[in-house]
Parts: sequence; C-alpha cells; structure tokens
Amino acid sequence: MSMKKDVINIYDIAEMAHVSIATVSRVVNGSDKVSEKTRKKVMAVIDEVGYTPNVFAQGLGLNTMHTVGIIVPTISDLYMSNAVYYLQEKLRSYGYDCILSCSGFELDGKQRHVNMLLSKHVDALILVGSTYAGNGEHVQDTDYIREAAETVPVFVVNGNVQGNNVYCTVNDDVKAVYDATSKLIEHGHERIMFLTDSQSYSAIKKRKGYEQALEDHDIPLRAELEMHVINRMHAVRDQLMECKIPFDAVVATNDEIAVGALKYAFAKGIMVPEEIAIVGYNNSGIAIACEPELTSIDNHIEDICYQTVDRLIAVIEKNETKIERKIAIPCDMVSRGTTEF
Amino acid sequence: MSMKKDVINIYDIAEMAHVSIATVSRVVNGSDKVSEKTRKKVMAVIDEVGYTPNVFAQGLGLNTMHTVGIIVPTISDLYMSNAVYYLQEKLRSYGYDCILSCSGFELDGKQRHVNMLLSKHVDALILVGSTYAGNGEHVQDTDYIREAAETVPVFVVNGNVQGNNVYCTVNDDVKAVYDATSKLIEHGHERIMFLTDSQSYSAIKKRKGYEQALEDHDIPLRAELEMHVINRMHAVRDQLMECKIPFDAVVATNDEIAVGALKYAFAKGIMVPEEIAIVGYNNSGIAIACEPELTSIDNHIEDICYQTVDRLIAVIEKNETKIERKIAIPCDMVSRGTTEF
DNA sequence: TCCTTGGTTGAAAGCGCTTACAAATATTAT
DNA sequence: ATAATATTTGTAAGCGCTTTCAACCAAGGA
Repeated sequence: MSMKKDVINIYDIAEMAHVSIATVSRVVNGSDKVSEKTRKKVMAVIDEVGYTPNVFAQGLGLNTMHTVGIIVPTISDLYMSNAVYYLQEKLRSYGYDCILSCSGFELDGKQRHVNMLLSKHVDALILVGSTYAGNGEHVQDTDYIREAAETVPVFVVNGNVQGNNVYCTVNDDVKAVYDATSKLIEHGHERIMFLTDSQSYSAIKKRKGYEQALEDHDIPLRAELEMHVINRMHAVRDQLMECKIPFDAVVATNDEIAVGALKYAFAKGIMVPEEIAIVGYNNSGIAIACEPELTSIDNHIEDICYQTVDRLIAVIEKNETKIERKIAIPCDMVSRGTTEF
Repeated sequence: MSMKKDVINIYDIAEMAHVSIATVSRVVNGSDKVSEKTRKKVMAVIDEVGYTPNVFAQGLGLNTMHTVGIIVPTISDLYMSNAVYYLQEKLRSYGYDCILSCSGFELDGKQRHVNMLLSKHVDALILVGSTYAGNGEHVQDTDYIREAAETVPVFVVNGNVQGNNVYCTVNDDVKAVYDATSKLIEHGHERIMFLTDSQSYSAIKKRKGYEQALEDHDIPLRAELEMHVINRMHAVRDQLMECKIPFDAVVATNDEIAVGALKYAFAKGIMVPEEIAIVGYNNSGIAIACEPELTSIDNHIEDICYQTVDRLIAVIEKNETKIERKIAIPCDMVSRGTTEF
C-alpha cells in the first residue's frame, strides 16, 4: 500500500487565492500579463502549500517535459561517465533533466533506445560516442539518427553524423595526434607504434594524425607498426608480447591501451620513457594510477559537453537557426612520466 | 522550426480499426476482456502504422511513467558509474527507465534533487551511496528521505536509512575488512595502517572490521595508524610522506587511496608487498593499472544493484509486503601483487 | 418464445494543465 | 463625462489516455 499523498492541484490554488486557474497557470509560467498584485497573492498561496505543477498534465498540453535523452554505449568507461556527468550538470543548470540510456554498441540497441526516448517525448537527444559498431565495422546506416532528427534535434558528442537537425561536437583528434607524434619524432623516435581498439570516428581521425605526422617528417608508414588491440590492459600487454617488431614509442587511442603498453614494458624489463615512450589519450584517472605516470592527451570533455548543451538550448529554446552543424574542440597534451617531454 | 511529426493517436487507431478508443486502450494494455478477433484486428492496425501511446496522457490517468529516479552524489567515480550502469540495465529489463541525477555530496543538493524527481512522478527512488555529508560529518538528518518515502518507495544502495517504505541494500563491509585485516595479521603484519577518506556509513563499517580484527588477534589499536586522507592518489602519497610512524601494511577504504599508498612506497623505494602490503577496496579499474597490481576487495556492485532492482519491482509492481528492509551482500578479496596471499 | 447470463463493446467522464478568446476592468484620449 | 483603448482576468475547449458504467449480443434454460 503505497500511501500516495493527496496532491494539490491548480484548482486548489485557484480557489485559495480567489482567482481562476488560468491566472494561476500564468503566474506559475511567469507570463507577463498578470498584475503584480495578483501575482503576489497567488505566489503566497503557492509557497504556503508548496504546489508543483503536474508534469504529465503540463506535458499533455505542451508536449514537452524539459527533459533530454542521453544515449551512451556504456557508462562503465571513464570517458562516458565523465561526459554524462558534465552533460547532466549543464543541462540541469538550464532547468532540464536527463533520461540516461546505455544502449550497448550494436546498431539495433541504439535504434531501440532512440525510439524509446522519443516515445518519452524528450525535447532533444544527445548521442555520445561513435556511430560505428563495436566490432570495428563502420556502420553505414545512420539513417535512424536522421529519422529521429525529424522529431527532435539530435546532438552527437564525439561523432560525425550529417543530417538536418543533427549537430555534432567533436575533438580535433587529428591535430592532437599529429602534434604528439611529431613531438615524438622530433625527440628522436622513429619506430612509433599506433595502437587502436576500433574503427570509430575518432579512432580514424587519430590515425590520420599519426599518418600525417609520419609523412610530414619523411618517415615511412609501416603496416606492422599499426596494431588493433582489444581494449583491456592485459590483453594489450599480451598482444604486444607476441609482437616481434621493435618499436621505440607508442601512441594509443586511449589510456587503457597505453597502460597495457606500459605493462608490456614492465614485463619485458624495458625502461619507460628511455627505451619506449608512451602517449595515451583521454587523460583519464588511470593515467595517474600507473608508474611512471602516463603522458596523455586531454580532450576536454568538459568543454565539449558544455558547448553541446549550450547549442542544444540555443536550438530548442531560442529557436536559433544559424547554429553551426559541427564544431571542433582542441585537445592538448598533459606531459607526465612516460615521455621525455 | 522543429518540424514535429504529426503523431497518430488512439482515435486514429480506433477509426482505422472500426472500434472505439476504449477497445484500443484495452488492446494496448493487454486487458483480457477483448475478443481474440478484435484484438487481432486492432493489433494489425497498430503494427501497420506504428502507434505508441502518449506517455503524458497515460501518466495523467495512471500517475506513473514507468520511470525511477536514481540519485548519486557524483558519477565521476568508478563505483557510482558502475552502479548506475547495472541499475539502469536491470531496470530496463523490467521495462523501466531511469532519470539520473547527480546531486553532489551536500544535503541540500540531495534534498533538491529528491524533490525534483518526485515532481516528475517517478515510481520509486534509488539513492546510491552514503547518507553522510562529504565533509566527513555524519548527517543526522535523513528526514527528507523518510518524507520522500511517504510518496514513493525509496531504495538505498550502500547506505543505511531507517524508515517506513525505505529499503536498503548494503555490503558486509565489516566482515570483508575483518577478514582482510586478519589475513594480514596471520601473515605476520603487525603495524597495519587504516586509510579512510570519510565517515560514510560504509567507511564506519570498514573501520569496525579493522578494529575487531586487531582486537581478536590481541593487537592494540593505535590511533596513529588510523589516518584520514583526501581521496586523491597524490594527496594520499604526500600525506604518507609526512607520516613518521612505521607501518608494514595498509588497508584502504577505496582503490584510489590504496594506489596513493603504493605511490608512497614507490617514492620511498619501499618494496611492495615485501615491506608493505596493501589492500584496496572496490576492485575498480585502477586496481589493475598500477604495478604491482592491487589486491582489492570486490564488493559485487552488480549483485547489489540487481537485488535492489528486484526488490524494487517486488514492491511497486507486486505490492509485496514482506520484503526485508535491509539485506547485506558479502564481499570477497581479489588477490594480486600488493599482498603475499 | 422469452428471459437470464456472461462476454464484448462503446459512450462519456475525468486526469491537471495551457491558451485562445471573451469579458471585465482600468486607463487614457476626446 | 463619454468613447476608445489597453490591461487584466475568467471561461471553456482541448491535449490523449484510462476506466466506469451502461448497452449490446449471443447462447442456454425455462
């Protein structure tokens, strides 16, 4: 027996304040066509009895609930959990709540979750992460995103989807990896290994930065130095153990992988950074758990999230029309013990 | 211009199927008083046009939206993000969605978020984490929780709140730390340091386990060996550097702190586990990022979350009345390189 | 054949709120 | 003072759904 409190509604307030429900509604919604006197009178009653409008009834009329849906593939990942944190914090500052949805990496999961959120009448959708499948294959089909965007604006964080009413916020990963790789080269490293766990949008950009840096420094690109790994530290370590090709530096697409490389070095008795330099990505918590601590590229999730939300509000509240479809946020490198610079 | 699709409603379906809206409603809600023939007819139309009931309208009548509110102090913490992940996964399997809310550690934040979620008409509330303030002080006032519980059942994960309609799921932290400490003692450690970052409900239980183990092994409890630290690795390391008292083992209330101790040992050139053994708590991702890898107590968040949700469903759907107010889940230790056992 | 019974279906009354429109009141111009 | 206008307030019609209650219909018993 869930003893629900008898909840007071707009009629009660209207009666107690000796006005009509329309007036109460106007006061609650801050309409300007209410005299100061009645506004005060009504507010007094509202404050006294502690009235909150019923969101369902509001939603029925307005078809909005000041709620945005956030879809992440998983939240057990520092990048994602941080993103969710910053997104929801910023959204709340604008008076919006968020419904969280962990969809997994598969396409049909994402589609299902998008539909579910749409059926909840969210005011907008935020998709965090790549639009690619977890198995490394590029998902051609982002149609479901464009379809959702017909109902509600869609914001993609760290992914690239083209479409009307779809807005993307990404990192300048190409430049970040380009700079990191260049710096390694300038410090004498020649056999730089690129470790990646996926073919996601951002992984592809990172690879492009790596490739470009080598090219610009006249270092031939070697297929053997590019390795696809499983995104778990021990798996990376073991995979590197099998690897016969010598290398003197590692650029990884995330910190887990980088720590895996560090573990490999430790297991083989290789000195870091003297014999092998390592650069991670994301500058997550584990970057400072290991020893030596990890040099890592900070992608400023906070900025990305804040800017995403700012644009979201601009679109759904101010109905602004000339919002850029895609913006890029710069990254920067945080130097620690796994590099000499 | 957010071009909303013209959404089809129950009247459309009724018209297309040549029945009344009442019948459509019955079909949608799986009422048993519909003849098989009409059910098929209606379902055919629904499938064809892809109709989903408007949640607001449903909510208005039923006053529920199959949604539960989850409040965590922060999500940028492995424990919390994992908890949220498991909770929402399990909830979804029962057809419930969740609204996430990061309240911060302060009391008034929590109160505000509770009220906000209640105003959204969630069917239940899940509070993750302690009912204590972040500054280490025990918050006497859990009244707001009991008050919320008058409206909706409240489930506390890893915290202890007494009250009608309040259900708690906790770890057996006392036993976990008791066992770990005992094991250290049995392996010859005598000066065991207890590192904690808060006075939270679970921290207090952990301390009790530590104390009890010492007592049962006739080792005097020394105040100097109990240290309150800031929950960041480097801060812990630095704080230990200041510490003059010799010790040969560390029991930490979470893995960050334990890694801080490891960093201290590394900085001082102390061998781990030979000279100092270290036991962490939570068995989080960073436990395997460091070297040697961290022995840590696994608190089975997954189990806790699943059981919480199971009980939640039992309460709100099956209206079961004899649900235990509080259950405890055992922990177990995962041995790695920072201990000799 | 007529009446009862049980199973199906439909009509209509909310649920609590927003808002267009009309009514009432206050303000200003004539 | 009266008319015209501006401002404030109230009336009532939805929004899309659930659900009670009454109406309907087929089948079986009297």
